[in-house]
Amino acid sequence: MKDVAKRAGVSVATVSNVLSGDKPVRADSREQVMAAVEALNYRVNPAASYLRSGRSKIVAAIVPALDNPFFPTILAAVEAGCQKDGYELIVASSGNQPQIEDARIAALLQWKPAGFIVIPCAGELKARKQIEAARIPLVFADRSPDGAPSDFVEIDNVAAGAAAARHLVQLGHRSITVCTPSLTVRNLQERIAGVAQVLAEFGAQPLVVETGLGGAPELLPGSAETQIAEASAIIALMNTTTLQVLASLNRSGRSVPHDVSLVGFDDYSWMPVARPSITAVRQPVEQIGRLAWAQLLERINGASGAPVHRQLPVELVLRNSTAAPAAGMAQAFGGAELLTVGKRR
Amino acid sequence: MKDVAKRAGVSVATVSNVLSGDKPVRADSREQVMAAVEALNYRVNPAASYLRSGRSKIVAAIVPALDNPFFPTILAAVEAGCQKDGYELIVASSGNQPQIEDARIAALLQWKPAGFIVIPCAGELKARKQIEAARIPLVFADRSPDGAPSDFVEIDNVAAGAAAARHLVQLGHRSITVCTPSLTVRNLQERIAGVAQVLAEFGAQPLVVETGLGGAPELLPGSAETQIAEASAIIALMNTTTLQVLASLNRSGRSVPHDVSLVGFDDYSWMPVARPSITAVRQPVEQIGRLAWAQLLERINGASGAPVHRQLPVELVLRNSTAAPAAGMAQAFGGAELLTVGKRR
DNA sequence: CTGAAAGCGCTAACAA
DNA sequence: TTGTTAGCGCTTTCAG
Repeated sequence: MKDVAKRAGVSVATVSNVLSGDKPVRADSREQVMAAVEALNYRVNPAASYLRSGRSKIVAAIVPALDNPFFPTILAAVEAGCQKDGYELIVASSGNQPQIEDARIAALLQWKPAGFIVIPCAGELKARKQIEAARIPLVFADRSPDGAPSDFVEIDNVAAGAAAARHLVQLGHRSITVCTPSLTVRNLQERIAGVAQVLAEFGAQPLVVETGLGGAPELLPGSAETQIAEASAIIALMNTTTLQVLASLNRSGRSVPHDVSLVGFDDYSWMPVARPSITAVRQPVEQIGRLAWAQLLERINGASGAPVHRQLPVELVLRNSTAAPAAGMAQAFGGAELLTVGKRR
Repeated sequence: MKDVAKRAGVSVATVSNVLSGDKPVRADSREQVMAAVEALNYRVNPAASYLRSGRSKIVAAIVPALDNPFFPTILAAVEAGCQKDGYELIVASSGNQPQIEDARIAALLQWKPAGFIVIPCAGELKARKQIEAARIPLVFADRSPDGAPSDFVEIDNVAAGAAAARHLVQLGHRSITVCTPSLTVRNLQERIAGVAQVLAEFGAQPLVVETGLGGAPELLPGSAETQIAEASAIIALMNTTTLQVLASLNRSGRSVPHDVSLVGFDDYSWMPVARPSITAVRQPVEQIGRLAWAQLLERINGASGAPVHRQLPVELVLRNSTAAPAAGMAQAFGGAELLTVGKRR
């Protein structure tokens, strides 16, 4: 910077002012500086800048996993925002372990990021206090931990669960099995509540099966395997769960939607292509990330005020994995696929 | 740090020595320091540390996209390595645009990361010179740009293409259509070469169709759409391409594997669950990331020597999307699904 | 083995 | 509008 100043015939302070744009600088000084910057191919050292000013142009994000495409898709939108607004994005994965989550946040905190985007892996988030104590803007995406509200972007989980359930109920199902990777995550609890709400109108309640977060679709607890095999209608609460259920159904030789109807969560590009294609609740994943970034940026720029809680609507995409219960007469002839192919899509 | 020093009754230099572990410190001094660190809940400021030492504990990664699960899966392994070895990971996406790629790398360079992991989006990588000029360790993963070799972890692309082709040839196919998202990426070129090699033995050559990197499987150039509809055996060179092809095949009403055989690339969890399940080349994605990190860490720790080029083997996972050509007598009766279900898997 | 002191590159007061 | 200067928190000589 000293070299730039010398070459431009100004002081380092002026160079700084030109580069930061904070203070007014005479047009010709600015030009001199810019020319020198260009000639010397100079770039400010962001670490030194942060050290002095206390403000860094980095944003930290922590997600439960990077090998589940749902989270990186959110990050893709956040990263695009960062790129647009001149921030760098540090990414950490908690691996669905609260301990690691806390440790990672503590480590990220040392960099005093301008903001935090957190997709917590469980209801309790101890490290939250530390982020707040450091007065670093914080936005939760997809899920929020227990405790006082913060800025938070999610979908309307109750409505999402209810939509899936209502669809099945309208087809004639009264007995619904809900498969969830975990019972400790709030958004999943709410989806279950949505299902329960709808079933309650008929004096019924969902059977909830915990299938685990583990990646491999081959491994399911024995009880889950049985319960899935005995279900006549299933709502899978996460993308990975949908796959687990499908694999389990294959193992037990149950046919979709003839023997069992299936509603998936998260609309992935393979779902329309699967046979039968999968009816699913489509989340606006990219939008979650975009809005989370927008909200964080506002806070970084000093917006104060009450926590903002955005709940985005979901769409139920009707495809061919759901049908009336097998007991119904409509099913007596013809495969399920034939039955629905023309009707939907 | 001054506070810690005071509380421990030593100088800041000693605190630094304890914390960095670089220089020997008497055991009791060390204990005093650690106690003070604990009591004050002190953490070193990594930016200040870097500013002084010129060494930062951050690693930068740039990938073509974050909304294609292939790249985040590699990043997941890299992130795990970073976490284990005490580095933070800055992630950037080039969005498959060489211009942005260069700009992002230039920006990341300002942080003087300890190392770079790059998955380039095209053959030319201008910014490579800058990374090398800054003497920052650099490892390419999945693909390498044109030019002098560097540390590089990839699969054996020629063998992968050949394996897919050989499988189809053994089933009796001689006419093979290769669908590739792009022609400018080296690893895809090599896969095509692998296919061509095998076909050459029979005096044939593949028909290569460029389907584009765009996300939406609905949109394909008209010519591609036609060529896919007319194919009898298709090799799709990327995960997204597999989906594009499947969607296109659906539109044209072609049945897999009865009318057309399909070999996919990248073995995703939905492939076994699709109907028919998809025969695919399985890449050791997680291993690519793990080895890339291992290699980078060695360089960060000062390893010198010739560029290391690792080529990992792939597996061809046989499922039900491939069969003998429809002209064959074996196909005369029975649906494709029935025909193969029992044989494979 | 330990301490004193210089200074990494920058920004923010303050003075001009 | 600009320049001078102090110092952000740390690591690294260099003496002791």
